[in-house]
Amino acid sequence: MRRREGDPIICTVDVVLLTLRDDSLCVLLLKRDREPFAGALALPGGYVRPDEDQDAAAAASRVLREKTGLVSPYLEQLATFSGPARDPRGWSVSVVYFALVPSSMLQADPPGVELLPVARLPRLPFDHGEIVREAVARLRAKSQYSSLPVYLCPERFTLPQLQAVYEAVLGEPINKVSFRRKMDELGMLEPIPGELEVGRAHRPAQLYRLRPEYRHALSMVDRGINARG
Amino acid sequence: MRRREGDPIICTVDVVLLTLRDDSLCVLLLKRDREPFAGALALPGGYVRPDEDQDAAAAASRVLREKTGLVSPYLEQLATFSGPARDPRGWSVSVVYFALVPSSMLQADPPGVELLPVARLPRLPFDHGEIVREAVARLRAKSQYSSLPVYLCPERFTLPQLQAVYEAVLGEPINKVSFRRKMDELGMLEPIPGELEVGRAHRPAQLYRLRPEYRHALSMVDRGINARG
DNA sequence: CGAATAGTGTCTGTTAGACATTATCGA
DNA sequence: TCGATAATGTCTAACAGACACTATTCG
Repeated sequence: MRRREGDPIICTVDVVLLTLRDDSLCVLLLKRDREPFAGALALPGGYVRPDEDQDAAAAASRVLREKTGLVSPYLEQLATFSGPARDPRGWSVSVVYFALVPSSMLQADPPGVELLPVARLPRLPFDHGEIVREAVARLRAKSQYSSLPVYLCPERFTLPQLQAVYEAVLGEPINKVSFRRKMDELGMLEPIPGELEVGRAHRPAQLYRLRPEYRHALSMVDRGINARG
Repeated sequence: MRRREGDPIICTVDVVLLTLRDDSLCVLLLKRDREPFAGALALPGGYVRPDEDQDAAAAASRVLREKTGLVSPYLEQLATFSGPARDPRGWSVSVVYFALVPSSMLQADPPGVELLPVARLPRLPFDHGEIVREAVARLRAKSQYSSLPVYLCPERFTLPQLQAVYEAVLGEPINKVSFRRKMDELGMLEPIPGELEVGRAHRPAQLYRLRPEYRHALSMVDRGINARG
């Protein structure tokens, strides 16, 4: 299985799908059904198909759909990983995307799908461990100053729920008053008229949703969601 | 020259080298000496060579060195561009890196090398126009909160020089006092003992250099170099 | 009514930016 | 001495975060 001169470069895509499960950030892994690393848990990935895919993003979207049935509302290019050693089949290039989905999209996991907390991952095949670390770092960095974590929420959510999501992602508490001020500044949320979260033994919370124009665009602030001195 | 089924994916790297010339941000372009687009100005780029390159970053570094003789002190992966139409030779994947160098490194341009201001670029072949726009956007975004622009400075520089570089990159004036406070907070600069910029008809400015530990690492602040309300 | 959490008003310490002042060179 | 710019001190307005207070539901 070693590379010989003249072998073509292996061209693949991989997807790091992140979601929140029980307040902890989890990554979607699949049990590999073929070599190399058959039986091991790894990121969903596959070959780019030039006859089928319009670009690498389309390939990533297709691979995710074929292997998990999921269509992610958010898919961003993370980075490209390459080299002779990361895949035992030979010199490879993998364009990696990261996806964010609300946990409600993962109620019925397809067979072979696992959600593992990123805080305590087993050793992963290929360079998938490093890839997941980079994806989590990117999510944390962007969450400091953007609305990215909204994609981890269901369509309708309350501000306390959204704040809990930010806190789970960033791993630190956020000041309630500042958080609400920032969300207000970002201007991407709208209250759903008359809709309140009911059934809890306290004052009901207003339900919000993303304004349509922010459905597929991020909103940024200058100084961070949780600015510190 | 059209793609046929079964053709391998074309795997290349391109480099966006940015520098400051006369206070304006410029990109390095080369006159292409072969088809496609022979004679046109384009980003330095070339095929990944699996037998030679340890990864795509090494390929980018090699391509830049072979085509311009330059070794950039800063080389960061920008993004990967792919699809059937961006290269007339067929379905291609290009891993793009961006480099920052001080203008002093570009005194004697090799033949065929051009430095053009990014503000008024001609139409570029492939998708190189879009690639340059993304590189400039990345530089501007990172300059808001990091020490990235110091790579555009020579080894020894004064704080007013560095501020002028930030202002040229960001395209807006910066408050002098705030700028110096931020540079102090970043803690990445050290005054060169006893070295002052001489020969100007005013009080001489202290010369600074990057602390060794920041030679190849960025320094970040929470709230931005030029935080605004 | 009490427990619990949502949502808001207010105060305070910190920070960024404006402005003024001093310092140090060449001409 | 003057012009020019470096470098720094000080004041103020804006902002983040702490705290307290009110609002509204269920049991």
